[in-house]
Amino acid sequence: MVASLVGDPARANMLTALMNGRALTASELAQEAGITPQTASSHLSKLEAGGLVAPEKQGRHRYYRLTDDDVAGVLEGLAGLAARTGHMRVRTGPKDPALRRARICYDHLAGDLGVQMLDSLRQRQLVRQKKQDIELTTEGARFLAKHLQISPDMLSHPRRPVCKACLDWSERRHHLAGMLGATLMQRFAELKWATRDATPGSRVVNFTRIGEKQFAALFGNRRD
Amino acid sequence: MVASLVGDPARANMLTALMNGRALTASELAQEAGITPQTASSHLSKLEAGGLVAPEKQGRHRYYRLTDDDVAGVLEGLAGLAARTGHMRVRTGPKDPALRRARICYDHLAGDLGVQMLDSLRQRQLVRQKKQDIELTTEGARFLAKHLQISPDMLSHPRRPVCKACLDWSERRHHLAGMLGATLMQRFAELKWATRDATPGSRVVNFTRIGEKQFAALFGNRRD
DNA sequence: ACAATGCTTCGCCTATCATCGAACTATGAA
DNA sequence: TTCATAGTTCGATGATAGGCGAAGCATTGT
Repeated sequence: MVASLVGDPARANMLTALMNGRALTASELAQEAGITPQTASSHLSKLEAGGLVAPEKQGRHRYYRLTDDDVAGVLEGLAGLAARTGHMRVRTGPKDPALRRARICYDHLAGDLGVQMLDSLRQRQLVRQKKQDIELTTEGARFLAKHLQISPDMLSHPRRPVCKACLDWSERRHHLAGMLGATLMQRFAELKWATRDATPGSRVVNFTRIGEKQFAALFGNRRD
Repeated sequence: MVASLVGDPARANMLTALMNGRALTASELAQEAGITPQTASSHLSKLEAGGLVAPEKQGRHRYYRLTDDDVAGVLEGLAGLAARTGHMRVRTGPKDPALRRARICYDHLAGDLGVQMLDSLRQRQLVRQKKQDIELTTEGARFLAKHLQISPDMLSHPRRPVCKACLDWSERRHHLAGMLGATLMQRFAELKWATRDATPGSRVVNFTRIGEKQFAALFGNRRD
C-alpha cells in the first residue's frame, strides 16, 4: 500500500524534502530524514518500488526525485488533510535539543538558528527571493562586508550558487545554504562564535556565550 | 501523520468500505476489515482523531462516514498511485482459504463465490445497475422463480432494498446484499447446498459437493 | 594500482502498534 | 427490572519493520 510508504516518518521527511521538485542524492535525503545512509537506502528502495520516487544515476551519486506531479499532488493533498486537523508534526526529528537548535547541514548552519538567520535576512531585504532561487541584494553585500568582513569575491564559485534555500529538517522551513551559507558558517567558526561539537560525526554546533549574543545582534528576531 | 492512518491495512479496508459515501456502523466496519470490534474501535478513534472519518450517533449505533469530499479525493489519489504500480492488494484479509471462498456477510453470501454470483447476474442482465443502486430486472424475477422458487413478494420489505451492492472484503469487489442476497443465502441453506460452519461465530460457509455443482450451473463463470 | 567516496546488503536488535480476550458502559427492548 | 446488543477501555501478546553496525560492491580521483 502506498499510504504506508508515506506514513513512515523518515520516508515522509524524505518526500517532503523532495517536494520542491529538485532531485537529491541518497545521502542528502538521509541527512534530511536524520537517519543513517543504510536506513535511507532501505527506505529509498521501498519508495522506488512503490513508484513514488525515481532514481537517476550520475557518477557515484544516485539522485532521487518525485516520479511526477501526480505524486506531488497526492502528497500535497495529504499535507492538506494533516494541516487542517493540526495533526502533522509528529516530532520525528532529532530528540537532542542541541541538534534542533543548531547543527551542520553539509557545510552551513541549520536548525532553529539557521532558519532564524534566513528569516532575518529576508525580512531586512538583505536577500531577495527570485523564483526558486535566492540572491544577495546590494544592501546585503554591504551588510556582509561591514559586519562580517565577507567580500563578494569570496562568494563567487564556478558551479555553486551564492544563496540557496535548504529545507530544514527539524523546523520544516528553509535555512540558508549555498556559498554564502557555507562562508557564514566558516566565519562564525573563525570568530569563535561557534564550533562543531567535538564528538566525531556529530552535527551539533555549539555557540559560545559571546557568539550567541553577537549572532542575535545581527540575525535576532526583531519585533518591529 | 495522516498517511500512516491510511497505511494500516485494516484502516484502509474501513476507508475503502466508506468510499461509496454511505455511513457504516462500527461493527459493520469491523466486519469489512475482518477484525474484532475492539480493534475496530481503536482504529476508528484514531481515524476520527485524524479527521478522516466523522461519527454520528444514532441510538446505540455509531455511524461513521468520511468527513468530506477532500478526504475521499485524497483516498482516490492514493488508490490511483497504488493502481499504476500494481502495488495495491496487500492481501491482508482472512488467511483462511475457506473464508476467502465463501462466507457470511451479515446474512448473505460473500467471498469469491458471492462476487462471482453478482458478476453472473449482472452479465446475464438479471440485475441492472441504476446509479448507486441495483435493481432486479423482469428476466431476473423470472429466473429466480423458475430455478429457485423465489417469488417477488418474498423480496418486498418495508425498509430494506431488494438488491444492494456490498463491497467484498477479501475480493475488493462487490457481492450481492439486500433482501435478495439474504433470501438467496437462505434458499441455499434450505436446499442443503451450503451450511454455515459449525464452529460458533465462524463466518465460513461450507458448500456441499452437489450444492457447489448446482451453484456453478446457475452462477458459474461463463466464457462467452 | 590505491585510496576515497557513495551507496547497498546483511544481520541483529528494539520499539512500536495491531490484535484479541475480558471486563465495563450505554442504549434499547421485553 | 432484566436481558440483549453496540461499543469502548484495559492489559497482555506478538509480529512487523525501522534502526544501526559491519562489511561489501561500485565509481571516481590521484
